Amino acid sequence: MAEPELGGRKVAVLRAVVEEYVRTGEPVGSEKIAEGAGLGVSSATIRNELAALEELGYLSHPHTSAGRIPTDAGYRRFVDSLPPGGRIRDAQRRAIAGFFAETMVDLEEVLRGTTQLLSRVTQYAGLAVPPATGLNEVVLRTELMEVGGGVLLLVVGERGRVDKLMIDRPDGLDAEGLASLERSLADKVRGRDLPEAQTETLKAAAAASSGERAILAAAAELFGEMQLGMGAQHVMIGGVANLADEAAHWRRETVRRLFEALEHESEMIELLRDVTTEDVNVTIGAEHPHTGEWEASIVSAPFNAGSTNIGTVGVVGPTAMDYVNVMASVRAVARRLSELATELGA
Amino acid sequence: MAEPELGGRKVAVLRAVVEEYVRTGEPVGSEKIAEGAGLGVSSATIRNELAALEELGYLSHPHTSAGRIPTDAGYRRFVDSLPPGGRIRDAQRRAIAGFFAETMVDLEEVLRGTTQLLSRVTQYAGLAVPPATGLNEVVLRTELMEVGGGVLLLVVGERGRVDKLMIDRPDGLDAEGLASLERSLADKVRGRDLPEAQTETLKAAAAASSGERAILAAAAELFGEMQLGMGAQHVMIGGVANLADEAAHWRRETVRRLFEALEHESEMIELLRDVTTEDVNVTIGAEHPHTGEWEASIVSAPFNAGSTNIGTVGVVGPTAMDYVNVMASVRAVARRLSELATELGA
DNA sequence: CCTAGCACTCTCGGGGGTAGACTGCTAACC
DNA sequence: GGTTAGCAGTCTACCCCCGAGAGTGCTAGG
Repeated sequence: MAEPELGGRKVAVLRAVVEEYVRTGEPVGSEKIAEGAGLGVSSATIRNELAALEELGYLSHPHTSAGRIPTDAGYRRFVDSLPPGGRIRDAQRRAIAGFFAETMVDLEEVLRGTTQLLSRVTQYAGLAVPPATGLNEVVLRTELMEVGGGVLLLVVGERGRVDKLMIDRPDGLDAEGLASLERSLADKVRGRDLPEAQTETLKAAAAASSGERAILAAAAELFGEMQLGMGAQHVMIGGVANLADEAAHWRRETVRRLFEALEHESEMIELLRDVTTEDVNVTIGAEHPHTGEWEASIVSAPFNAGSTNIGTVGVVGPTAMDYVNVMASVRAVARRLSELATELGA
Repeated sequence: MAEPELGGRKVAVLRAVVEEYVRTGEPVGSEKIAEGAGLGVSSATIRNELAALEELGYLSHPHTSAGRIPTDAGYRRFVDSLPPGGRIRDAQRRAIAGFFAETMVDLEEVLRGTTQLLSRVTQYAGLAVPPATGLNEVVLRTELMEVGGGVLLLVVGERGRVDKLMIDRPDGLDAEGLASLERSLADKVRGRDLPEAQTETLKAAAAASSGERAILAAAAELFGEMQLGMGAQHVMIGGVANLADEAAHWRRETVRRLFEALEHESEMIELLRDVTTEDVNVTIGAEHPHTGEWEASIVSAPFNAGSTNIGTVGVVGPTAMDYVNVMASVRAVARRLSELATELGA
């Protein structure tokens, strides 16, 4: 269903409610808005507007004699009404600029720092996901070596990414055989992208002797995992302590669920992968089952190397979040990351 | 100062208070102990004992008409009075056995699972630290390759551990030079343990041209970090959500500090490294500045490969922790890990 | 050394009453 | 018609009070 057209003043009132509520954490009354948000009307008029906004589902009432609180739909409306590409505050701008002024080479490390940066700048928790797909990663080198009781497979990607996998030592494969297998594997996959590497390896596995087959199958699996960005890759999280503060306002069970999810990476990945736009993406409370369960919102933005999306950064916080600040910060960070990644990847 | 000798009954009373308080979370009165903990004495006698224990600093009083609560010193005394090598409960024993029955090859993965296992079994958060020192790790292979805009240094240890480091590309070093540097580095360090590798590399750096020197210096640093177990290694944490539940009883600022520390790995490493005994080690609240600040306790135990210590596992929880269960679980897990690591490392 | 008994202390929880915060409505006004 | 002032109505949050209950410490007697 299409969004109902709102009078300009309704939008202004909604905005005032959201901003005030986020700032103070307390229900907002008509009086406060009338005096605060320079619309030249009396509190009685505001009351009419508030009643209408509540009717539309954008606001709610904890009880008769309390002020209004935005609903999830209200936050959504608020966010959508924001001017595109809003301004970032000076303090955050400087913090972000400062962070990216340091020289860094390893993208993994940069992202780890980014989560801390975002949490510091927004007061919520920062998130980062490395490449959603490794489709464009090219295999630079593969190594196969005996280690301890097994065989260690090492794959180095063109961008400095290293993935490893331990494989049980198959019977009937001596050092000689291992070395020759290493050479033939390297010949097959070097310089290829991950899907190619995977199919090549599978093909080779089908034709190989049983001892070699186990190893090649495992290798193919690793290439597959690398594509999915799983395995060694994970969601990085920084500044959880900020959420612990926030936790006082949440219901108990809610907090537990949120922290469990933060630990269980696949759920987070799912949420952060849902990025459709090229710009900042906001998921508010009940808009997604997960965030609904946590009474939380997620603001995220993809970043690119050249023109291909290689990852996502974001922030989790309460639905009563300072969206303006968070969106601007996430956008700024994603932009800087894109510059950096493009430079690194070039 | 030496611990004062306690009558056997005092110990029994202290134990009863601790157990009851941990179980219920509420101050314990003399009546409850008199009837509960089959000492054949009246509550009046217990009251005398309680007063004495309080005098000694093992118990405290929230207010006049409340029961007693153990102090940190009380928990310590309780723990020290425990019979060595206590019994583990059946449920936990089975859970642990089940976990180690799965076949696993990569120690890193095992440890990650271990943190989850410990948190599940104890209801607190599980910790694991890979090798505290890599003194006995032997360098199996080194690789030096161009990646993106820099140079990637890769070191593979004999036990399957892989460390990497990105280095800025020094001027005046072409692909040729890099390849020869790689060969000479490999010759110098292969088969050596980490301290040797570090000194050899430093020696080579001193004698090398300026371009090579930067890389060799970085390599030496990496060997150093590997010894300290820092760099790529980190503390693994599982089951933080369990602490979030506990958090309701804690002061606000306390929770924040704890979560911050969990994120900042160096603090945790410091705590887990302090393991002096070969058996389970317990740090209770104010016994250490960190745990004091969090009003938390840590139970940890080292595990070995052969006869050398290669890491630590543990649990963080409130000082009012079920020490008996936690200690038994941590001990059991450490023992299993030692078996596994010995097998893998052999 | 132990125990029964008792006076004393302090918290916790419920009841009741009030101040205050908002609302919603109505009637007048522009 | 939209806007406003005014006002009655409603509901919460808070304070105070009080009594029940829990648990102690002490004393006197076994």
